[in-house]
Amino acid sequence: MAQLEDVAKLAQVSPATASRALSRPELVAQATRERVLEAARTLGYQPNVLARSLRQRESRTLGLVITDILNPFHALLAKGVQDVADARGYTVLMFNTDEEPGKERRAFETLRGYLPRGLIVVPTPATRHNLELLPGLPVIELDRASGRPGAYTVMVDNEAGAHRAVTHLARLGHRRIGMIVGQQDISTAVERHEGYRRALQDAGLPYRPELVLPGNHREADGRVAAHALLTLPAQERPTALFVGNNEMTVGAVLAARELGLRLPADLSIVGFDDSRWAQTMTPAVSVVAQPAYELGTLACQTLLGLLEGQKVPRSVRLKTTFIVRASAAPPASPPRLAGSG
Amino acid sequence: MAQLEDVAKLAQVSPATASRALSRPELVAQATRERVLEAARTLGYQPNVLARSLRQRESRTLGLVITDILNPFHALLAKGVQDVADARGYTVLMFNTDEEPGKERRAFETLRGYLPRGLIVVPTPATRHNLELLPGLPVIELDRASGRPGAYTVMVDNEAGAHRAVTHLARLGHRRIGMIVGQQDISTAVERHEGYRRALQDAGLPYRPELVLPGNHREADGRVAAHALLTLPAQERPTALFVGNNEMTVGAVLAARELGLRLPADLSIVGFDDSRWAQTMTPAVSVVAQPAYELGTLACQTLLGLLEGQKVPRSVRLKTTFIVRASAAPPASPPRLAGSG
DNA sequence: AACACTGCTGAAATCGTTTGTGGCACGGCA
DNA sequence: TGCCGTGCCACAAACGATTTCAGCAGTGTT
Repeated sequence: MAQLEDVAKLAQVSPATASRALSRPELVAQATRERVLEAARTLGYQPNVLARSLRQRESRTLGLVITDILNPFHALLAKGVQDVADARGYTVLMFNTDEEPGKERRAFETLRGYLPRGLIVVPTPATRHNLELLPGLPVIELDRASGRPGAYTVMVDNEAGAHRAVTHLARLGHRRIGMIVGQQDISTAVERHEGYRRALQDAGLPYRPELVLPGNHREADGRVAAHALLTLPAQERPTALFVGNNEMTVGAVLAARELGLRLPADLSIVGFDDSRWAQTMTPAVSVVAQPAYELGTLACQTLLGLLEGQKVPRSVRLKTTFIVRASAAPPASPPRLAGSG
Repeated sequence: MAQLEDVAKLAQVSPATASRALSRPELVAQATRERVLEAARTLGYQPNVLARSLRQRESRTLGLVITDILNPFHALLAKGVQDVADARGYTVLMFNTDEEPGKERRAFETLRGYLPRGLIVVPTPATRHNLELLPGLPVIELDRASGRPGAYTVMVDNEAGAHRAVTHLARLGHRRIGMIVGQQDISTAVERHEGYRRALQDAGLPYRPELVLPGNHREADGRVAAHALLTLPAQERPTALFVGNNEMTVGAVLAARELGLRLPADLSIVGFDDSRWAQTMTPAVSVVAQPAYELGTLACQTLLGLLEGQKVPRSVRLKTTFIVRASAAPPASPPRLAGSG
């Protein structure tokens, strides 16, 4: 492993000059510079990031902390972040927390040792507290908001997306629309919940708490919640379901299948967040699609802008897209006929 | 940010002693040790990884280079690696190359600067050459083999898996079984190809090159290959397809749908590598499932074992599991009746 | 001719750890 | 008393880069 001193020796200059030739070329005479560059090339010199960062007291490193790398949505976020960082010469240290506060804490601690210049994090309820481990570090919150005052956030317009989806169901004639909603300590879940509530209101439908069941974002949770909703007495059973995230949507669809309900004849389902299986399933499920990759790139651009002292917006909301596929249709027995005949 | 010197001062010892108290406690007197630990705790001391690694000339860092983080299979590999590394106190630097030699090269270069103790890589054809950038570094090849002599590899038994799948199709009565195979410069693709070939032979079926079409691992490739195979004249058209990886399997299924072919009545399909959509699709597609997560954990365990000087096997093959679902059935018009009546 | 200025380079300090070396104090032994 | 061994600790030198500061040569100005 060639080091700077070797390069310097070969180019017959001091290490100081060699360093300057490589990092601030305008400070050295052209002839010298060329000798150094040539020497570096022939030796295959690669700077020792550790020494450099130690001396400069900061590294060209960004932290990325996400909660579930297996979720394609998060994988896309990560790729967006990485692609931008890569293009700008930054290395990203990525950690996966599985939504566990302890893992997040450890991630922050080890991250600290690498002197990152900034952090992009998908917040959990514990993040606000754990961030005290990294005082003064520029942070961008991605996809969700931790609630820290003045935080930079890059998110999606969850409320509008949910509103659009539920309005779609209402317009199809559904009057009992259930929702499977994420844990209410996560901002996306409360915003989607709010969008649902407001859409019902705008459609002149009552908000019925018994039709709103919580789940913990995983397929299994979606399944049990859907099962519970779909086994209500016929009068109370929802004819349509709006599901708060992609994993739980799979669960809901599977629950419907298990109960022998056909989509969309017996039940309409709309999910939040698109995915491969939502497209290939029969029927393909209608969803509120999120620009996940753009979310990631934008978060990284925002962070880098911040680092360069640019003026960046504190809070960005990207638009969702509602994709109509085949999982929603008018209810089998419109309440108007059945109820108030 | 408290540093070692602060801790030392508070505990009224030299930095040297403070360091030893933290990393090799048996070398300092108990009373001193306790003072240091206490001081470190109250100051929230977190060692500077950069300085430590620089001094020790190696870091508790592992490199992980995969080719497609968006592919759930690779995401699982990554999670397996990360979980083990995490549990053993290692940090993993993960890079995504999109199968591009240039990106892999850059990944290796920046990795080098971090003085990693080892590397886990999903090899591409360029890997063998690029690895010259990291001479002397312990390397584990994951999922595929680069062909470097004496390399450590952790893979799946691709040939047996493919053999099993194709045998399944043959036993159902298929006589014209097509294959969509990955690029032949990747070891998994050639092994699966070989399994296919051998299964045909064992079933007494001829190997017909015109029924084997290559694809570049992506959905689009699977789609065009399947389209080409399925639009052959009726006599030559395969009645079953074995597809070499998960992405291309989606493509094949979509192509079949576009052509109005119903699965499994008009066409049987079996894929390699399980996935969410393979389970939820109708019909659910039969696949050769790979223990992706275990592959990742095992690779990491192997690497760590190697670093600790343990005796570890050069090459490990995990078994695949064949999962029978609903995408394969006997052919509509058995060749025996149609052909040699 | 004296001086200032510019452009370039080298010596040495520095970043925060770890670790080799040496010294002090104490106890045991001759 | 003198000597050695042991246990514990501090001093100082690394690790490999960057950066401050100062010096030197050459040019232009007065």
